[in-house]
Amino acid sequence: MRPLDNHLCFALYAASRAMTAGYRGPLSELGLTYPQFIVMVVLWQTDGVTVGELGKQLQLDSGTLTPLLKRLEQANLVTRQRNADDERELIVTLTEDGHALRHKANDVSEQVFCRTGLEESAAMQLLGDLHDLTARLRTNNPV
Amino acid sequence: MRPLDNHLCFALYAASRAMTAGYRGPLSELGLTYPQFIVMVVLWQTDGVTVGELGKQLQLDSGTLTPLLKRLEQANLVTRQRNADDERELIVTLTEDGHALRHKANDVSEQVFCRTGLEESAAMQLLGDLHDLTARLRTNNPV
DNA sequence: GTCAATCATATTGCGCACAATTTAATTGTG
DNA sequence: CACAATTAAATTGTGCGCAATATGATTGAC
Repeated sequence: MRPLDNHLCFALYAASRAMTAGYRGPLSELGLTYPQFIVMVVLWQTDGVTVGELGKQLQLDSGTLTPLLKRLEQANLVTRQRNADDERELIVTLTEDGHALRHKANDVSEQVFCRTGLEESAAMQLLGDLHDLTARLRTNNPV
Repeated sequence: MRPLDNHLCFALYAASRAMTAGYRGPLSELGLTYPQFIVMVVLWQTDGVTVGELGKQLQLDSGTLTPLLKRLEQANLVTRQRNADDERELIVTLTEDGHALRHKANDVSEQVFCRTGLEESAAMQLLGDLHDLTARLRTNNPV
């Protein structure tokens, strides 16, 4: 058995948590958790999406998203309404407050990115490697 | 605001969850969750450590470790006993069953690594990059 | 030696993740 | 139209992560 430091899984797990921890302080000033933040990122990119579409992009299921979205609704950042054409679907839409948070959140992203000390090119390389890895793990993992 | 795909934080978050998902099936046959597995990796490496030492290596606090270790104890994989020289400390020690699990777990690691489709050299490169990133995030994150 | 400060772990509470199940709406087939 | 199959979200239950606090043991200053 390899030592802990040689486990790629742990390197990912540790890096992901360290990154989330980096976002925690700045995001708390916006009243957001990290998972709430990435939901907002999707909405800033494509407003008015269904829970299913959010889940597809974030790889999160309704068990995670439903309560999270209810909290965003409570915070008056999104509205949740059924699609009139298909009452099974729930459409999530940004409120005015939700839109307004975009610029502050962008500052947070830049701020945390600076803390990584990465060059833009190194970050892009790492980003690509991680996307490839994620894709391969998903295809090769029997569900 | 960058799209979701340009966020390094999300690439890490997605990759880490995909990796954990890759371990889920094989580990469930050993009766372990992923966090329980990494605790066991530390113990296979250094048996008889305190909760504090585990927490230092894994960057997890007692709020996470205490219940997790109680479950490992329930599963008869570890014992938990106070240090007689300092009753504040709790020493976690592998049981016979805990030791015995090591080989099966090693197979799981190899199996999941194969699914990444990575060359050994590429994996080492990525491992190093992730360690660096984690270190930088930790130093630059005011706690 | 006493007692305040420190330290290690445990507890509590909240918000994810995810599996499994449920509920309700829609679709497809006869 | 009827109704079984499918689909989208919601619900339930378990196990993390982590902040905040509590408990109990040890240390240090006097």
